[in-house]
Amino acid sequence: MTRAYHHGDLREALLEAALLSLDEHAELPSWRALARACAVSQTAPYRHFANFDALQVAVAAACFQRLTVAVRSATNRLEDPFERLAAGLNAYFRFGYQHPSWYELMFGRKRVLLDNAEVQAAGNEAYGTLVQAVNACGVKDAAALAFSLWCAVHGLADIAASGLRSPVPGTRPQALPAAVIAMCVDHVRAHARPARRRAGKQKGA
Amino acid sequence: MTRAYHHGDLREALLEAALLSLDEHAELPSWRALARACAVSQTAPYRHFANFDALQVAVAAACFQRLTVAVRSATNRLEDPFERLAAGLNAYFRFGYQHPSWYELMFGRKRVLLDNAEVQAAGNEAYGTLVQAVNACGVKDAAALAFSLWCAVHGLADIAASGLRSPVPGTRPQALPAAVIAMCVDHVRAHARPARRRAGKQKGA
DNA sequence: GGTTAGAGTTGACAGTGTCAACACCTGCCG
DNA sequence: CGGCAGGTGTTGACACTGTCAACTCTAACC
Repeated sequence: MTRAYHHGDLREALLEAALLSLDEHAELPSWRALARACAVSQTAPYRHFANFDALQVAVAAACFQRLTVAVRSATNRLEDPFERLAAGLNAYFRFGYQHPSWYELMFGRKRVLLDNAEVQAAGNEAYGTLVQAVNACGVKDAAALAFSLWCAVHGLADIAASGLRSPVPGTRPQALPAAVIAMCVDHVRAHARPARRRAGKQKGA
Repeated sequence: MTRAYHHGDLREALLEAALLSLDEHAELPSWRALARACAVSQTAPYRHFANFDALQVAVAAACFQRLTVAVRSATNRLEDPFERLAAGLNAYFRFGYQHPSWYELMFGRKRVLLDNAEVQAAGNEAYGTLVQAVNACGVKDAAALAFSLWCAVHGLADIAASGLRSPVPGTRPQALPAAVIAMCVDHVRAHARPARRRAGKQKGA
């Protein structure tokens, strides 16, 4: 087996430790703290990542992949396209809500991440699931609609990641995500092609 | 006059330099670089801010105030509530688009900012302008609607702040913000009280 | 069994935020 | 006018960071 020499698999251990620390301490750990967590010396990580930015890139890409998985597994079993859409949006929101620090890393404005092809590819795949879901609802211009929906649900996830305290006293925070998702689905429904308005519900299989 | 002793007004100079550097270098400058930019020694800023976090708080609060001003001045002269709403949302989006680094600071997930009363107050005031605008449209539950709209326009601004490259080839990025804002206004229109559906347009003053 | 190259270590560098101790300068009180 | 007080800015130092060059070790291959 090609397991590494001293540590075992330092590269994977570093990624795992980074994701864990993001969840626990709400921050990307320092290069050295990460090494410490894996019980290696400060510069050992340089054998696996060119620099700190490269680690961030790998972590962000991993997060996008997990987001894609989360959305897909939430929509897998559903047949009605509008239900699928709602479930996907909800899964997206939950991802940001449950892993705020991951989400911040993914959508932060760091050049290193924005310009990186690997992160872009992983991000595009996640975005693709949304476009497909919208498209399945039988609308004219799925791309434009998908973007608007993305804005809404990204805003929701981002705000949720900051701690979903209701900005209006008296409103239960739990009700807010549902309202946003309802807005999204309504918007798509309003743009669904009249000819096959209820395409999904009648299910031709 | 109470102008400061050695520098003139170091506190204001530090804030100004921080805002400028955010726009120019897309990053909050380091504590020391900031001092250098104001031609004082590294620890001089400590006479005006308890620490680096305190500076961030002051900068973020200033940004929220500017956002409020931007939205208000965009809606000031308009009378139709739906037009006002659209104009306000557009101004909000433009703010994020034109000052991505400010926007990132304002809505980053730093505890220091989230927990700070001054920032919260400035943020609530900005949010208040949105709630008012929605309320003026004559809807039943303005608070819930405002939140949904906020999610959409915040997502739009946040995505725009990351550089508005259209995720779908062939779509001009310029068209996207308009689509999101249209979705928002449509949503409010759909929830306007039937009794006075066109309340704004008939203007009773 | 010796060579080689990958994996991990050590020590150092400039840079950071922060602190304690010090120097200065302005404005006030006698 | 002289001296004091305290707000303002400076110096030097601390631990910490990301990064690099030079080193050592160890596992695998001929």
